[in-house]
Amino acid sequence: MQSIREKKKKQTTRAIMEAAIALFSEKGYEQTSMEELARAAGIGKSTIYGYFRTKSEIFLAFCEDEIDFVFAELSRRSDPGAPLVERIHALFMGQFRYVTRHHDFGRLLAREMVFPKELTVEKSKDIQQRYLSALYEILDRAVAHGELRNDLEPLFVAGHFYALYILVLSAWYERRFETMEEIESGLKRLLTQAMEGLRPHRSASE
Amino acid sequence: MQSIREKKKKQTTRAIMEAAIALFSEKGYEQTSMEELARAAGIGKSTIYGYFRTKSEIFLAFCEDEIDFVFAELSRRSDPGAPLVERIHALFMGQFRYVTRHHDFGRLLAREMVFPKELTVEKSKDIQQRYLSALYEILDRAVAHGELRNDLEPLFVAGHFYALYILVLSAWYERRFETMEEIESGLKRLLTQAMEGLRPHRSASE
DNA sequence: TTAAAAAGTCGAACGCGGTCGATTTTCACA
DNA sequence: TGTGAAAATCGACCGCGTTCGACTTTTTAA
Repeated sequence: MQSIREKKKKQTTRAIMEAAIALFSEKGYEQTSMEELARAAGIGKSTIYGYFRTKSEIFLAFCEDEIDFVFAELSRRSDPGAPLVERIHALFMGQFRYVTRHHDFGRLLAREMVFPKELTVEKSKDIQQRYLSALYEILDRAVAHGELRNDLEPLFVAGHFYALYILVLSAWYERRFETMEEIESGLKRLLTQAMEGLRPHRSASE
Repeated sequence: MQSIREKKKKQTTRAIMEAAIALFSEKGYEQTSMEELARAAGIGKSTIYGYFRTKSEIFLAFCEDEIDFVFAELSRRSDPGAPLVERIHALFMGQFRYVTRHHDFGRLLAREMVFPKELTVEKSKDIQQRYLSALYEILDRAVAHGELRNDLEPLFVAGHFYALYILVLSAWYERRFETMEEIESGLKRLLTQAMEGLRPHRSASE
């Protein structure tokens, strides 16, 4: 049986996370102060620091839950028979729609995931692993169906696609894309480019 | 002739930038407080806010100078006759070596450039334009030499390569790469992948 | 020349994330 | 069951970026 300490610890962690979910969702991450968060969780401000090292660590824990949910939803709706580019397109667009629902939320998450601080490297890799796993599953099937080269390192292929997603996300935050249609067609174009290669084809000429 | 106000304005802007260059270079961005910066520039702390809206705006102005210098250096040493992948590799590795010289400096810059805040979108696009221009020059020549498809939008090709650079930079901050050799070979592998395409070649079979 | 408007300046203060140190609660063990 | 060690808690506090409001300097226009 677990000790009093362990029970309380779990209880308080839950209280903090629930307060975070409520407040971050309602008024946003940056608009929520640690003071408020603590009050909502029914503890003192500095007590939080016994559970999380920084505010952004709480944010990432919050994101982990949300993102799990989105991935589950996406994988439920994903069509394993669809062509590779379409499956990846659907995966990334699902994520995109989700993280950009609240403008600042997506930026913060993307920042921590792509260029994490020392303290958040671990969590960031954890979350990134969700992306990689989702991609691996798709890529495996694509290799089996002869849609994808089998002489490449899976990590580099997954990374390649992931990089294009990040590019589109970045372009959105830089307002290079305005509408969802632009996003969709831009992403599709990049994915197709990656598949076909940038080198001229020597189909007819050679 | 310019008014007293305009002269003073220029003078103070210069003073702030010089203080920023000195202090950021010496002790780093985060270790330099606005208080110090103001003292070094010989003005009051809140006066700075008449010249820059935020601390990170000063940082980006500082970066702009530095990055210009690095690009100039790189373009001076660049060999216009080298193969496309090698030229791009050299360009990105030069940037990489520079921005990761100070660990946190690179992360901050990359964060602001890839996922800028509202206030820094403009500056971020300005700096990104340097990358695009440098790439365009290389890509133009590659198209002329038949190394690169000419049926693609240049922005998307440049973006594609840029995305792979960001990926490598990100992987470095996530400690997926440890040594400079890993970085170099990783980047090269990704660039080659992009050139060749991820789809199986139907050279012999079809 | 002058006086009202506009722009620039800066000390004081605010709100925030995070730390410290004294106090209380829990644990391990006799 | 008692006791010293370890862990948890929280109010007070720190340093920071940024804002405010009163004051000074410069411009504009009659």
